[in-house]
Amino acid sequence: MQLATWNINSLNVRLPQVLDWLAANPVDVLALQELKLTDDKFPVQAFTDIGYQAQWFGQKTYNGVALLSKAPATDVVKNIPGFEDEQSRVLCATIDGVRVIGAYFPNGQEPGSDKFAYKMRWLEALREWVRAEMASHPQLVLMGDYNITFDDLDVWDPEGLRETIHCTTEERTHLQAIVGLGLHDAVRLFDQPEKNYSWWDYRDFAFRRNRGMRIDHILITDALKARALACVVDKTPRKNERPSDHAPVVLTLD
DNA sequence: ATGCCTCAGCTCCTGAGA
Repeated sequence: MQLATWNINSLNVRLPQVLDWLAANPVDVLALQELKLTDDKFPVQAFTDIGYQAQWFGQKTYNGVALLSKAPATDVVKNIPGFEDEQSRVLCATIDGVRVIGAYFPNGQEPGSDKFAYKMRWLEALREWVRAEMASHPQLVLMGDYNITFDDLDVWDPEGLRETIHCTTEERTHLQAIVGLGLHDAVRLFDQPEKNYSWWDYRDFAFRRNRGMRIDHILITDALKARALACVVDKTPRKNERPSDHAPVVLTLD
């Protein structure tokens, strides 16, 4: 079984690339973030045509998440139960016996801003909900665009970017608290290339210079760690014409 | 360097992303 996450920065623009990528990488589950379209505009037929079922939770202009899967998705949850939120950021379902949570974590913009405070509230609510989900679903994966780096290894310029957004102690403490529920950073379970990032700024030839950050993550429970065979960042789509600024991350289970 | 791209939209600029 393979599961993947990819922030595609507009499904309208990137649909052909998603279809191409699925043709080359026929994963069992693909979580998408930043659809940037309303539910009525979701191209369900395009996915049905290539053998994928879809769950989606869109929003005008910003955010929006989807779960594509070969097998049916059941017990679907949208956003964090009990957490009032105008923004479409979370989609959860059970697929092939695995509880899958796809999430687009808030960006946070800048420490001290209202958006940063929202990010902190959102992280706390997510953690408590994931704790409850883990209690009833030993096989659980939490994957998506976290908008947080774990540590300096995830950052191309750790000194220059110290305590800036995605790299603050406060964000990393929240991320560690989520890990502390009993989850594992799947990428770090396996040998990786040096400077292994999942996002590169569109500006200043950042991808070519590999000036990036690893902010897209797949966290898995003990039961899934026992099944994990590989976890890689696929930089191939970042080389496309008009790419997303993010690359997919792919987890292989037995 | 409040810069550099890219995308959506009350679209020929602005807000937001990261």
